[in-house]
Amino acid sequence: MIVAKQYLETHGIRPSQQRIAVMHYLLTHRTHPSVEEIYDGLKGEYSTLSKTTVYNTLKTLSESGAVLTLNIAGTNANYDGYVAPHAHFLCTRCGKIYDVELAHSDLMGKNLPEGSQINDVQLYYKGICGRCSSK
Amino acid sequence: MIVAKQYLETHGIRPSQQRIAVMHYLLTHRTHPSVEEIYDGLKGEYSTLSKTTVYNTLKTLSESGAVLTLNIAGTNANYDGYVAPHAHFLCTRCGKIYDVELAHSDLMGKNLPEGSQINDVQLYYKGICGRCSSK
DNA sequence: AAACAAAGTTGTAATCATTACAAATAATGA
DNA sequence: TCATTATTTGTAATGATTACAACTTTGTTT
Repeated sequence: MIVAKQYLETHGIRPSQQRIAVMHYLLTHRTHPSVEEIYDGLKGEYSTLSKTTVYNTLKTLSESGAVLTLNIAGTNANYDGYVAPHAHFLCTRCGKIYDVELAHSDLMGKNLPEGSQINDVQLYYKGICGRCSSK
Repeated sequence: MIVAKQYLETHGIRPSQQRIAVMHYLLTHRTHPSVEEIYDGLKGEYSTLSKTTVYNTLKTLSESGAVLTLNIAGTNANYDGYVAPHAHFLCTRCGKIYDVELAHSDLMGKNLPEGSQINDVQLYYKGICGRCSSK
């Protein structure tokens, strides 16, 4: 929790109870959870927590670069507290999202539109994971 | 239209009027339109067209690999009739989606999960395009 | 510490994209 | 033609996300 708090401060986000809780959840659950999963995971401990707060918090965190918003699933967003450059693999059978490490510069130096400024890069793979295909 | 029809047949999709119309729309509008835009663009010519049909058709086309489904925008899906490997750039100010050409093999040979099988790769860039940032 | 202002949280009610479904229509094959 | 199957259509649900206004907490000024 102390780590989460410092993490927020580093990113210039005021560390409220709820924000610390959400950030801590993401730092300790490397499963790319949805809003629903984060909310369900925290509501036991923080009985007054509102789902709207989880939405608000994740928006704040994402805009400050403290977390990543993944739109890999199509139906809903997933969140990642690990923000170093890496790709993601979605198993379309079990729904799990795996991290995929990248060689440095893998996402750089493309033919981007003239004069554009890049704020975010996402590389998504979709398919069937080993566990699922061996069943 | 004849091209769209052949295109569908190549992909093993029965070429109904509606499917030809949607495919043709995508082949002649390289703007990565949403369902809404495709529907609005076609309903004049095909007065009985239903939005559900556009959804159904795009699902069919996407599953056969005849079109690409882009989840870059987060709020809604966008569709691309150009299916050769390439990346996309979303300007978060004007909402336009640009094609970004890739060097061959840019998306290959990563540290994917053991034994996994990849069906789809999407590389998304987000930022401000040149036109918008020069205003 | 009291009073005030600003920021954050909460619950409820909208909104919007997408899917479910069942009836109607069109295409296909015997 | 008749029967079977695929496709289309409109409407009604679903589900994720946002809008909003009341409430609470935090921070600041005196």
